[in-house]
Amino acid sequence: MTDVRFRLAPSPTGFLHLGNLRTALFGYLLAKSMKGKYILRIEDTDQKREVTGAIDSLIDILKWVGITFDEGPFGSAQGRPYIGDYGPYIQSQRLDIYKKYTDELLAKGGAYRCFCSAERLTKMREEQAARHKPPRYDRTCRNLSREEVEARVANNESFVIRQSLPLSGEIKVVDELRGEIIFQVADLEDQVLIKSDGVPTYQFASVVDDYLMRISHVTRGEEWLPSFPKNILLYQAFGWTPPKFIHLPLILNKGGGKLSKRQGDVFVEDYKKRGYLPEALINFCALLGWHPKNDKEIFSLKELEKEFNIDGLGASPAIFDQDKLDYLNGYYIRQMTKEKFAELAKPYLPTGNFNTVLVSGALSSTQSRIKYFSEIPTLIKPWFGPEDYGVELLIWKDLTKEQVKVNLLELKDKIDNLPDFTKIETEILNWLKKSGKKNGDYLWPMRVALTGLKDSEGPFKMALDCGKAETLTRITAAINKL
RNA sequence: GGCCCGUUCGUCUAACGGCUAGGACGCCAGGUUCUCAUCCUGGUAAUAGGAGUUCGAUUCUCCUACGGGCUACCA
Repeated sequence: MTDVRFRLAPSPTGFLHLGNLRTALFGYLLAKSMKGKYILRIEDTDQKREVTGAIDSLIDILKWVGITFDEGPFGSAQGRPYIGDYGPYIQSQRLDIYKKYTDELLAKGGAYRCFCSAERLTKMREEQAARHKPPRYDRTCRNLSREEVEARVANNESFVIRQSLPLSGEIKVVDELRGEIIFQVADLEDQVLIKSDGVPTYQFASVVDDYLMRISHVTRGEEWLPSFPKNILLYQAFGWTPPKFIHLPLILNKGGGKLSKRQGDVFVEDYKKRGYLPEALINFCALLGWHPKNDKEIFSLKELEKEFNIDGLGASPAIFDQDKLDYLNGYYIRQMTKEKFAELAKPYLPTGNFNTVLVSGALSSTQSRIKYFSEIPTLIKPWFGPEDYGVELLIWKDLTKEQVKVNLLELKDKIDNLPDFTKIETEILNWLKKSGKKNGDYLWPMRVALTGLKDSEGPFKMALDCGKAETLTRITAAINKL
């Protein structure tokens, strides 16, 4: 029985994308639910696209959402320390390892040196396209004699190393979600394994590393399905048993098509900044392509670790639904304790010395109204003073201006003479009831006077938060408008 | 163009070949001391099309359509 080992292999080309988060999460959950290990490996074989600081931000954001690794690099110290027996876990630190396996393949005849220039290749592809042929390397260098190869290497000619694929036949591969898929080998290209600068391509490095790191299950995005047969052929060339492959369906934009920056926020960092909770992000991603045995929809990471299973995975792509994410985030916000909410809301509060009663009053009211934290600043504004409003807003249904004025004057007098201001709600309600007045005739103008808004928190809560003096001030201001 | 994958309410999805096709988000309506939000109740809405296999197809097979991915010395 081989050990269960999953891996996440991101390339440090920027922030973590929502799609990558989903891939990261599924690998993690599958590993946990199968009591296996989860390994982080950084695939930085494309130095041109590498973004400085990306490794750090990747590690940080993964930690923030709660995804942890049993092996892999950690921290941001010089040289990148790591945990695990199969390191280093950063591919740029494994170049000598790849060299060894390239030599082995070359010796076995599973690969060959290709001296074709970039110019020749583009020209070749243009011609193929013009003749409506699929663009494919024409294998010019595949049959070079050993003498010629040696001479050109000795002559310092630049070359890449390509995989020698069989020329015909079919290759059957098995994806755990889709079953057997058959490809014609003739449709495949002798892909580049080692670039001219000696750095391996993803296709080579990931196969070698998955083998060396004893990965038992590869989870990756569906966009890798076309190169799947080439990967298997590489395993075969080395004589290695391939791991199981699980190609996760893609996450699509609203309009369909791969999730992209142009359509709005796609990075986990963006959502973090806007005040989304890791719990909500995790719960949301888990439901994108996975379904539990029952109809439960709210899951914590811990619960997912237990209940996640490969049987619940689907193979069809999912469109990213902002509404559902918002719902989930709002749900988690409402579930949390007042204390936790206040703590998390801090960064969104105005700085300076504010009346703490006012602030906590404002917060207690926003908790049931926001979907994400960055909504807080605009929502709490009424507590610090009513919004500018037109007189018409004070008028409830078919009351006249004069009636509203009279009502507010009565209300003001009543509030001013309240024996106990903290009992304002029951006192006013009783008074309205006893004197046969309609609630709306008084409460609507009162609330508008306090908030300046059409839609807002109720009048009594506002009055209590503001205090007696401020309440009377705001009502007086409203009366003066009428 | 070629190759590959996919297709159940608008969206995420459920349904060992057998039920009025279920749940959630959204939307709509009603209720909860004025509005909004929360909360509760109810409603709306789907098997892409066509053949075939079968007593019976959402489910299996084929074709078509549509959607998506890949087609680099990028991952």
